[in-house]
Amino acid sequence: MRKGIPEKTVQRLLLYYRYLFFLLQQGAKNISSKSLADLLEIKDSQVRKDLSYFGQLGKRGSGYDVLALRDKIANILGIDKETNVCIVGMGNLGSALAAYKGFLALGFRIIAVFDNSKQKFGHKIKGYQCYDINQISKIIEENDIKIAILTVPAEAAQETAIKLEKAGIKAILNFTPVKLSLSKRTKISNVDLALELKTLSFFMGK
Amino acid sequence: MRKGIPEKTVQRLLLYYRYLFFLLQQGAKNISSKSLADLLEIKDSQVRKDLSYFGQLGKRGSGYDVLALRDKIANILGIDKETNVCIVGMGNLGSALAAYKGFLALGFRIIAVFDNSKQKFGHKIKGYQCYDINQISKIIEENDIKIAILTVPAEAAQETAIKLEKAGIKAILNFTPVKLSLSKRTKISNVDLALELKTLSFFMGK
DNA sequence: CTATGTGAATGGATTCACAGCC
DNA sequence: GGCTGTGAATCCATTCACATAG
Repeated sequence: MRKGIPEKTVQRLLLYYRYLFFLLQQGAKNISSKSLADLLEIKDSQVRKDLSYFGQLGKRGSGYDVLALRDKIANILGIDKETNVCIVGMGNLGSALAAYKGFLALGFRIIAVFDNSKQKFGHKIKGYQCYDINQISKIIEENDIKIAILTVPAEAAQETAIKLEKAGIKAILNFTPVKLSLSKRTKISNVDLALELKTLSFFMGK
Repeated sequence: MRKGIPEKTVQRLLLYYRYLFFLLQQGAKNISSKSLADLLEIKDSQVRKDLSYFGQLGKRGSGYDVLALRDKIANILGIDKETNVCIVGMGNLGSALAAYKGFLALGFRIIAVFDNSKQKFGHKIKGYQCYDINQISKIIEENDIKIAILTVPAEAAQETAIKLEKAGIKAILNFTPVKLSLSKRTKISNVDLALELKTLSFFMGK
């Protein structure tokens, strides 16, 4: 059931989830692929194709059951269970992400935040106890953390990533503009803020 | 020369730029598509194809001139001239982005930051004077701002986006999880932090 | 008659492979 | 010989179109 799902499909699944969540609050019972597609400005066939990876979830003639589909997607994406994460690098961006509420709604729980500065560890940042990065092995093991959000300065990115991998982290959301070199085992996603802005400005007005 | 450049190509161009910048500091004079590709863990043919959109930039037998190529890319991407931007929504994320240094290196200049809270405007945030969002038309006109970074709470996203468009903003980097509905004229890029984290966790260990 | 599910067709981006130039 | 530039081939995602089910 979960072999070879395209990344784009997974991303759209989450967008569907958000709309279904909203539609359910509005009291909607059923929705067609066409209505859902229109809300997202995509094609209805795209919605059906995406959902078809996970079985026959709709009813011909009437569409999809809003509640059942929302719960099915929540289950596919693992929104229905908690996933522990940590944030590494408590600068401006790391602190902002620690306070970001959007993660919580998807089942993520920030368990620990790390920095390398004596000024910061020991203290609370945005309500989280800040730990010494060198304590990471112990803390991620105690708390079953597999995912790290990396927001250290660029110069420290590669060395910190190695520490994370050694400590047992399996996936890194990398906010630094550095291409991390790690073993294939560790999954990396890059969020390159400056790149996004530059791409936008390149295509502006085109 | 700039018709139909794929978005992916533009993004890689920036990655090439960063490496070329670094290589130049190292004193490198020439580089082959293969060496550049290896640094980024992509195929050499990809590098050549990307660059070929912009003319014949290399020399057969010896590769690309590092300085010339870096400057060519800087020119293509507009890194060689300043682009004014504003940030709208001075919560945690907006404030962090105001302090983010990565934008500056690509020629972006944060000119103004906006909020809707009386507590904030009039005061300085991360060194920037914070203005009332309702002043935006005046300020973006005075300062030739075409690009806005949108970091307001989700509930305020759509209404704020409309204000931005009315004020003359041509491109929005949208950090809210809301699908903005604006005219086709306004270019929108979405950075969906929770979506990135969810996608990463879905594919973790696969 | 309505709307899904899905093979087939299309479209876009990546990779191959090689002719052409240094 | 080494490396670019680029059509052709391949791969992957999107869209079409229709047989099928409610």
